[in-house]
Amino acid sequence: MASSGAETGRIGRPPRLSRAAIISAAQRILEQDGPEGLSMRRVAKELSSTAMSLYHHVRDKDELLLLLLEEHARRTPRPALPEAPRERLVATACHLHDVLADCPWIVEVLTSDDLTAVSALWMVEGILDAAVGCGLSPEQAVHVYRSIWYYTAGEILVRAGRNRRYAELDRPAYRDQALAALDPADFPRLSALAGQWPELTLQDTHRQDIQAIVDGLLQQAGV
Amino acid sequence: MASSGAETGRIGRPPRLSRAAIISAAQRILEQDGPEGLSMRRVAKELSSTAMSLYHHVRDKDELLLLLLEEHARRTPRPALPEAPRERLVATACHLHDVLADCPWIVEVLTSDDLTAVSALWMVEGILDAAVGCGLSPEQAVHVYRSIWYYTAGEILVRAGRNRRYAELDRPAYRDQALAALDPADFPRLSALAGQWPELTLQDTHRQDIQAIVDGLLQQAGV
DNA sequence: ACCTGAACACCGTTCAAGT
DNA sequence: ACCTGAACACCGTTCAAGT
Repeated sequence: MASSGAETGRIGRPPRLSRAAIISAAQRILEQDGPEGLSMRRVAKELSSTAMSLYHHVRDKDELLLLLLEEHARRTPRPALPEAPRERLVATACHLHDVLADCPWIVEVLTSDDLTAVSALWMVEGILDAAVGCGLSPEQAVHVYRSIWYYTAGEILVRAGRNRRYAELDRPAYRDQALAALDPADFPRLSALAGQWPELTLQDTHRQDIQAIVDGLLQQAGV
Repeated sequence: MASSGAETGRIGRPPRLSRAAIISAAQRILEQDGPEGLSMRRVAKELSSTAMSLYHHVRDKDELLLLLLEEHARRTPRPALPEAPRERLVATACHLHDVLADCPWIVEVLTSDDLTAVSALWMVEGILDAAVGCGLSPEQAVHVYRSIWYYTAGEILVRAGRNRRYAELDRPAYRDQALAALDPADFPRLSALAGQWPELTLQDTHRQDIQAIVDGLLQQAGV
């Protein structure tokens, strides 16, 4: 047969770039330089191309980030989940957390739309279904999902911010200054904890927290 | 007496800019153009000055944002709080949420450090104290505070993102496309809810959610 | 001490032109 | 159809020079 362009029935110059190539270039950059390093210009350079050529394959940077999340979710294996709806609800929510916590670059996408990536939607479906399985109405189930989502997004975003800050060693932390200057008479609890604060805030309690949210909301709903 | 420069015992050119002037210029910009409009260059222009002159009064943009939060928290009146520790815990956490929700520009600060602004720390102290009043150890109290903080930060950040997105009317929402294309056989819950999704996610349930977190965590702690 | 202009090292995106 | 260079309209921040 003829060239690949003819095969697909298209005319004109055959593409040198592709969505797949762009995504894997972006992944390479994320691995090497982290999320701060990811720019359209940088991706183009990685492909020995120009920033503008990318716009023929992705609508904008947001779409590129969404595609990256899509890939990440697709690659992450689905865990075995418990049968009982209440345990399944918590387990799915924890898995959702873990999938996202695994890629700190996701931070920018988290607040844009609530988890649009199609390959991640089975988790949303799973949480809703388990919540209904617990005896909630569909509307109540959405409420539970949304609360879990807010907590999860916050946990990951705040943690990522904390890590970014610790990475910049040169800048003296505002918080340490502020906590040290506090009058123990006005802030007895904070002052007593000042020393342990960093280690206490680094602890990962997301499983317990999600359990607490689920327990609390199910109790409110009276099921 | 002599000039204000001599009065303060300093020498050299008297300052034309000041922290206070910079802060109020920034507030004006936030009111008019929102958080996207706030840049060092824009603040300088508002003061008929150059971006660089600002750096004599604030260390960097982060410090400026912190000063803005400080001001906002100072201006917000402290509410009357219930005596009973459990109710006080929830009420203080809700107030914390409301203070921050009141200024969407805060978003950028939220993830940097956990609420360093001194004039906002009484809320952290209040939450810790109420948690201890419920019978928790100081360490457990920090856990409760941190969980509330994650939820609150997430709620505000995701909401702010949603509003930003709705403001850009021209861009077709990826989510609506994605939800519409779902196979109802694979995603029965999501498909059934697709139509109501926007209105359901706009509901504000933060009071119930915070109550649920508190209830759930206190129950876990066995108090 | 305080302010300035110019420069550095970036962004995402649009547009008209090339092949 | 696909890719390009140049340009637009921005960023935060540093640095050497001015008053």
